[in-house]
Amino acid sequence: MSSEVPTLTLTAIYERLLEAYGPQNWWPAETRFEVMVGAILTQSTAWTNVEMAIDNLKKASILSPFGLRSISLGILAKLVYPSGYYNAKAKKLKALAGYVGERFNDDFNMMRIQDTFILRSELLEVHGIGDETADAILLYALDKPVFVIDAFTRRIFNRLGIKPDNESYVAYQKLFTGHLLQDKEIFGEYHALIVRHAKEVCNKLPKCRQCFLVNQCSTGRNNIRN
DNA sequence: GGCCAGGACACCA
DNA sequence: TGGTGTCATGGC
Repeated sequence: MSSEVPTLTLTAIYERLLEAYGPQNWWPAETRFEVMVGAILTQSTAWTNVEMAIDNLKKASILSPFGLRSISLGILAKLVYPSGYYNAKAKKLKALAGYVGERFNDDFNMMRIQDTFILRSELLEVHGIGDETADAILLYALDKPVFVIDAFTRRIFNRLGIKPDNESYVAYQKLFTGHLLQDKEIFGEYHALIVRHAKEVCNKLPKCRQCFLVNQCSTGRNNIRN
């Protein structure tokens, strides 16, 4: 925990967010693999763009590990074009599909029962999968109780004066997992609520100043010029 | 027309 | 090991 003792505990903040916005029911997807694909496509990209790309993959009937392995890199890039970084993301999707096939024979039940730590290590070896994407896959696609740390989380909790001494990804993650019930439902909902709160309040200057967490918000907005 | 969005990688000092 | 540039579209 931060050297400063936070006025609001992490659980209390979660309860306030849940009360304000209600359950977010993440991740919006029909299959585990769709969650994984979405986790890659949404890297530094608005979800509305990701939806268009996923819709293209569905219409082309290739939203499966086998489907992504079967299609050419060039065509795949065109299909994910709306999500931006389309050449890079096409390669990443190929890498993901290759890993799932080689390691688990496209069997997500097999994948799901693997040890979380080992699975995370393997995911990080896959091209295009970093800490955040690996944890999003573990949590939302594979039901593993891991907490996803993103830029919103760092920004919001820094303002609240809650941050680990070591501001690495893992340090932030330990901060949350160490102060919350080890429940995948809570972890999944909390991360979704943080994103919702960032979109609705933190990214809009007037609303930010009237935020229901404002009493604990030490610095105000730091990503929009006054 | 500029800024931002549910990051990760390659390269360099 | 840490900092910086690159990848890129769509909505506001």
